[in-house]
Amino acid sequence: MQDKYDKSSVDSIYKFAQLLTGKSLNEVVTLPQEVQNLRNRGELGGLVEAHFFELPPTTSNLDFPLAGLELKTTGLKIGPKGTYQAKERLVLTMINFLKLVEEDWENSTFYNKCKLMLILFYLYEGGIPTYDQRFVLEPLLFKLDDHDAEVIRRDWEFIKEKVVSGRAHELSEGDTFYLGACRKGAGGDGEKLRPQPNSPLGAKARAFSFKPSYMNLLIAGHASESPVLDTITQSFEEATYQRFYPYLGLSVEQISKKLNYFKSGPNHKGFLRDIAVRILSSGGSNVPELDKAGIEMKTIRLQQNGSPRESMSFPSFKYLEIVNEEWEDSKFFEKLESKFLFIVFREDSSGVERLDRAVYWNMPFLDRQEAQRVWADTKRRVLVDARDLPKTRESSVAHVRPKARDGNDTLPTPQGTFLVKQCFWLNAKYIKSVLQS
DNA sequence: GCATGATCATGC
DNA sequence: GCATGATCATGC
Repeated sequence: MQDKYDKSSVDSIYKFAQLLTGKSLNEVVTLPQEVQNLRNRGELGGLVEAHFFELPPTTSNLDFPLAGLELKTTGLKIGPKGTYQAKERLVLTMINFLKLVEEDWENSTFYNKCKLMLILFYLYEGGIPTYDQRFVLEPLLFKLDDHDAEVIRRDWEFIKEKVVSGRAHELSEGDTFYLGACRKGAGGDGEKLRPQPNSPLGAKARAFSFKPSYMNLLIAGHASESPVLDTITQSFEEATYQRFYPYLGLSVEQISKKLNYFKSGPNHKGFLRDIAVRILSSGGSNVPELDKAGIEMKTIRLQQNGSPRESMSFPSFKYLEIVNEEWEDSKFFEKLESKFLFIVFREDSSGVERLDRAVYWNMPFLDRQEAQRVWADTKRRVLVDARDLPKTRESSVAHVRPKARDGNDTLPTPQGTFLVKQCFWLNAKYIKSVLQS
């Protein structure tokens, strides 16, 4: 009995847990009759603890106190792309609002419970008993400090601060990125609310949990090694979001440090774009996968009021060429037909710029028609006077404005003069409306 | 705060 | 050397 594995050794526990891989609990151990009579009742996690690891029933302490290890069992499902996904969030530990506000990260209930976990993944199948569900992946030894501890800690601090400010009843899973404060408990009218500090209002019971999206990240990383955009097993969107996810909410400075890539100087205008490129791939000036797919990546910097700092520029046009071009042969047309990947940075209330989101976007047809109108107007006016082209106020979507290396970077006009190069821009206000819808 | 004009760093 | 994406700078 005692020599099956060593309860004080993480390594021994891990190796023992591997015996489950590819099998169901029922195939590995002989379950007592009363468990089999339970049919599909009974939590698989509890059954594994009791009948595989043969642990005594635990309270709130660790499952393997001598090894400092917590055991978690969680379900997988098959996603639309045929890959494993989390069946649900992984609930970690209840939140005691009164205690939380007294804690620091290092000595917190959460950190000490979750800093080292052995996670077992089984494939959930409806209609069969839990003990017949198969463990389809190797066990995952999860070390918090190696796994996104920065983000998780920040989430934890955010939740704590909300409770400190007497707003435990306002907690929401959307507050945070990886670690959520999920609802836990009966719900309904009869639910007993929990006391919180700094407010007379009771708050619904909540638990710390890894959100499903974070579980999917863990699973994807664990199930297969996917260094670059894995477009075979994931959609483009999924692959992109997965790449950006670890950086969401971080300040530009934090991301810069994390990537070990720094602004070359005060005039490094492409810095945020270069950062985004490095998040998506590991080097170079562009992302081959995006180029291949014809995806136009653009960085957008939002101010505190939600307005972009700048309009969005496109390649410059030649005065002598545009006058002979058709809309559908123009570069601007081609650009506006493509799919965009917006990398959005946003200034928070303290003036710190943070990565806000990465979103795909296509320009709606009506807006492309308006852009076409601006383009056609430009073509017409270049012939009349290339110095007088459509301005911001003339369209809700686009305008024309200089874009050159300096004042000497000019091109000939139909008037026989030389004029600084110009290009089409999407209005900052238009971009704002796009991001708000 | 915004429109407009004027560059700047990068990578090929 | 140049195209490109992005930002800086100025004036109202």
